[in-house]
Amino acid sequence: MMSISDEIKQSSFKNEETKAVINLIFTGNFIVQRQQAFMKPFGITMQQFNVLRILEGQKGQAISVLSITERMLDKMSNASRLVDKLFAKKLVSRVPCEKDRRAVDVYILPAGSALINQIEVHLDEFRKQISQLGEENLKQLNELLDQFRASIS
Amino acid sequence: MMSISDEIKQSSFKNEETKAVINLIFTGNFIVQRQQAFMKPFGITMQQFNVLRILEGQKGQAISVLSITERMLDKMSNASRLVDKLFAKKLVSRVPCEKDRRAVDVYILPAGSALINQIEVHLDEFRKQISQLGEENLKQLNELLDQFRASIS
DNA sequence: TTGTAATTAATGTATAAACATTTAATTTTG
DNA sequence: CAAAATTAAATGTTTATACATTAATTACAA
Repeated sequence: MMSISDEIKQSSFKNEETKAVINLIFTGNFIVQRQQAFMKPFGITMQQFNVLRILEGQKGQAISVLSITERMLDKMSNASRLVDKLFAKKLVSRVPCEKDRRAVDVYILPAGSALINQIEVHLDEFRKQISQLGEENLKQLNELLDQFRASIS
Repeated sequence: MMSISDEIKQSSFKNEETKAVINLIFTGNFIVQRQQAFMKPFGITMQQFNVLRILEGQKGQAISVLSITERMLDKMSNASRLVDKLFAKKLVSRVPCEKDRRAVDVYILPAGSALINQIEVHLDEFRKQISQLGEENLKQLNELLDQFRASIS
């Protein structure tokens, strides 16, 4: 198995914390790259997919651009422009909110739902490969990640 | 504690694999953002810092741009341009390799070593916060991350 | 040897990210 | 109520990323 040491050709780490930090960044990049490559044939990026996923999760209900931002993995990216891209692809619709005219209600269109469902099928396969890690290990991993973030913030 | 569910306001996940994937990306972003912010006052980016760290690890020995790429966390970013930035800041020197004139030998300059050591001191503090997770947990986390990547590739 | 392939680094280019700023609307406060 | 502060979304701008392409050199094979 390729340990993080092999992956970046670094024989040793100062301590276990440093190793964990680097390992987390590396593994995060690893997944993002795999998923990016995976998404490409479908003509959307991971970020756009995530916005679509959030909208799909609303089950028809509208959601503002701000709320999308709050639910995004990467808070720094510009939800407004991502919605713009999806709008250009006719995957979502955008309607000014009546209650608060500063806000914009975003809905997923049938074409968007269709695309996301199509992608999800394949994505599940991709993720099943990961199942080899085993349910118990995955639970442990999730717990450690949550703890990890808690220990910093 | 903020679990991944709270962080991205998603009440449930389809399965533990999906949760792990999202949790890993989120935690990776989390660390990168913290470290970016941390680096800012020193006038270099994380990517540039990583290249410097690789050069410092060479202990005076030269290393080619290609070798730098191999050791980088994010293989996709352009080592050539990163070295360029560090060169402009007079932190590294660049000499055409004599044995292979396609290659370029990159060395770290004293100013570069000084900067990286200055940063490392502070970075250690940042990482000590993580120690709260505990040595055993960190080891377990590192092992799970290595296994995780292995299960995909 | 001599042409072909492969390798190394640099550069070109289109898109995206990371901010800051702006505009419009709403809320709060004096 | 009016002015100031806050909020939501869009836009501007600079830098970085993700690739593809190029240019120079080296390795290899007929």
